[in-house]
Amino acid sequence: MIRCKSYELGALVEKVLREGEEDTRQMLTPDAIRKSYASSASLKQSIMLCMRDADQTMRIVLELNALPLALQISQIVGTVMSRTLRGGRAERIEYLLLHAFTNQGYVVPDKQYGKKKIDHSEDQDDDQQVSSKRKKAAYAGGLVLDPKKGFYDTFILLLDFNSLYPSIIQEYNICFTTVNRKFKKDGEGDLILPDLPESTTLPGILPTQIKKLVDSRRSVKDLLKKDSMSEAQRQQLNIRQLALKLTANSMYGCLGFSFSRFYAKHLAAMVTSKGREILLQTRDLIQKMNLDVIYGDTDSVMVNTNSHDFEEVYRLGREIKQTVNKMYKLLELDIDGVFRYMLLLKKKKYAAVTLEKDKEGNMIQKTELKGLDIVRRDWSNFSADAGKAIIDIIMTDKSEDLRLSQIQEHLEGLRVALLDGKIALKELAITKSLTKDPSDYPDKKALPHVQVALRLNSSGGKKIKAGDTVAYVICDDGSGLAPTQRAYHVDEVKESSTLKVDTQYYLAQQLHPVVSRLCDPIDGMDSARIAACLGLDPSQYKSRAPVEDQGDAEARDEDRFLACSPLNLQCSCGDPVVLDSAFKGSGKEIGPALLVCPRPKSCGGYPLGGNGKGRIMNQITKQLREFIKKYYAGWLVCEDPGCTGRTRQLPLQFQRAFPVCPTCKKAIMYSEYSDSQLYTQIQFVLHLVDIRKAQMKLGQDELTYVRNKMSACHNSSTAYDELKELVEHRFSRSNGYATVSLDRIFQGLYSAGAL
DNA sequence: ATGATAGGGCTCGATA
DNA sequence: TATCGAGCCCTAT
Repeated sequence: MIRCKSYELGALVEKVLREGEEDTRQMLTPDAIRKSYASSASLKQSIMLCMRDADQTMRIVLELNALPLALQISQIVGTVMSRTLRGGRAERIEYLLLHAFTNQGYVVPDKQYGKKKIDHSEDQDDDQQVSSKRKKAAYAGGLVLDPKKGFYDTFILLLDFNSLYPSIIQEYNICFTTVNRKFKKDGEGDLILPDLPESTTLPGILPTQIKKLVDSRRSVKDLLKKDSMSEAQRQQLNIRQLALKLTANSMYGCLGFSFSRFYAKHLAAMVTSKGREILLQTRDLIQKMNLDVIYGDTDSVMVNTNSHDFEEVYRLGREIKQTVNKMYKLLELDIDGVFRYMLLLKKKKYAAVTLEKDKEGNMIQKTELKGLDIVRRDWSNFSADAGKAIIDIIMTDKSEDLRLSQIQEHLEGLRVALLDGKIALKELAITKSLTKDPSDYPDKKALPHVQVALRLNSSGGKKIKAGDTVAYVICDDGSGLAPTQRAYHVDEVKESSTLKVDTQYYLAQQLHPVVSRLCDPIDGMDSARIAACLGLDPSQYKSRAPVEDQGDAEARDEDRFLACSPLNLQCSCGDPVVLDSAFKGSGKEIGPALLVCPRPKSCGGYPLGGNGKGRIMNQITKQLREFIKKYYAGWLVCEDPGCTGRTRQLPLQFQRAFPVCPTCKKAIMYSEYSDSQLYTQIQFVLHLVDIRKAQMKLGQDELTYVRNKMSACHNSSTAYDELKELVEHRFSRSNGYATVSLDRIFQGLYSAGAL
């Protein structure tokens, strides 16, 4: 119901009831209770504390409206309130579906009790890993577009789909009753999704239930718009509308939940796959309007409008909205906001200043922070506040120089404050939660929060367990150990006279990385300069992290791919096509190779023409498999060109890490088709189909011709994107396998003395 | 016990 | 000594 740094009662009281306790909350520890029996005064004190806790607990529950919400949810899904409060979300959806299916006369799946692993022979799940590590994802989820990183001071438009996943389930009628449950894997073990139901199929149970929830919510919201209502009624309805939304939104998650009674991986995978498709399609549509999509995550896109006119930006937004929404019956893209400034750092990491008009027409600015270190509780408040201040300096129209000097000044100020001991201990605390009981961690030594928890459990009265949070400070304890070995609980530091805050750590490990990530796109504020402001040795930070220098990578492509094989494809007329570059033709005739007829005398078609997408995908898949197969055939050839030695049997004689040729018995042998050859080959194929990347190397005129060709061919950019996705997917696999190359095996055997 | 996956960033130890 | 993967935590959607 709420998000907190810590869920101890004291923290909740502060956060929910807003009753500050000047951070000296008296705690009722087991130890204290025992001792308090010594006198009536202290016993009374314990009783008062106990009553205080009970009272606060109840007031928090009241303040959060937890009970009315649980009541509404129970009514909606048809279960009892005690279960709603106690059980998880999966159980609520389970009851909703049980009611829906039995009403229609269906037989529902049996409930599985106990944790006994049921035999999944017919369910094609991979083995549920017993090991403690986090489960690997069972199917692909939402798509995150590559961000165009940087600082933007032009208006950015944020659009997103209203409750995407529930809408997809309705739009495509995805249900247990409408989609074939049998699904296969291809040769590589990837899921092949079953087909979508025909458009004539009657709506299934799942879409119908979601529609009911969405419709009820709409009518509740309509009711809320009317004025004739008491505050109490209004609140009641608001809670009901929230419960309806929560229920609709959690249906997708329960489809993918492996212990759910209604587990349906194929449906969950289908929903996310449609989601990815929709996001790509939306991006393409907007790009075709000649607009710049700078980022997008799962159900949203951000567009750089290059404008400073609020009304114009909204007009543009409505235009985009209209264009996109034409594509769907139900799905709805909406304007979610306008950014005045934006600092886009990474996927899921950005800061923005939003611009909004209030009822009186005044512009209101708000800062929004997503994913940055600043919003995470595993960074100290000290670094978070520093980061916030830096963002406030960056996100303005100040001149570059002013920005730089203000940042510098601020950092120097922080450094002085820290060294002078002006920063409160609380500000330096790093908070982490325990996912296991502290003693259950395999390598406790490496994890500071675990060490602190263990020490407190063994000495102090506390019993820290799984789910609890630990706040610690890195101290200088004179031990000279690694910083992770010098973590102490805030209370330990307070009581000790020898423990001192490790200011170097806070400068170098807490301030520097946070600030330098934020300043990355700002010219003139590099890592070394920030280090200098903080009094650290700038030379340590000189070399910036290997920046992906696109220019360089592109320039090398040509030579790199010299030895690669082209792809053999078929045109829509059936003629063979040799694909060896991303574009065909020159000047006015230039176009994406798959959109141009290869023959001097045009056959009138082109490779991706007609239903070419499927054919091309198959052909590419087939050839990629050939390359991979060639690699795994594992032929060894003799290094000496004069010798005919060629074998698949690993010779037993070695010279250093290489086998000696059994034919000439002199030269060594190497792989006929090495892992790096395979790697380059697949990169080449990727290069052929990654039309967006290829376009970046074109001149302005050529780019225009290519763009025209693409928009003339229906759906061609989507087709290209799918091809790219296909190859990338294959790429990541073969790359993973190739990690264990034959050469490495030789070397391993050799160094183990086996040869 | 029991909503999902995607992604960044830190630490440590194994490996080249 | 640099690089990579595993484990951990927390966040975005």
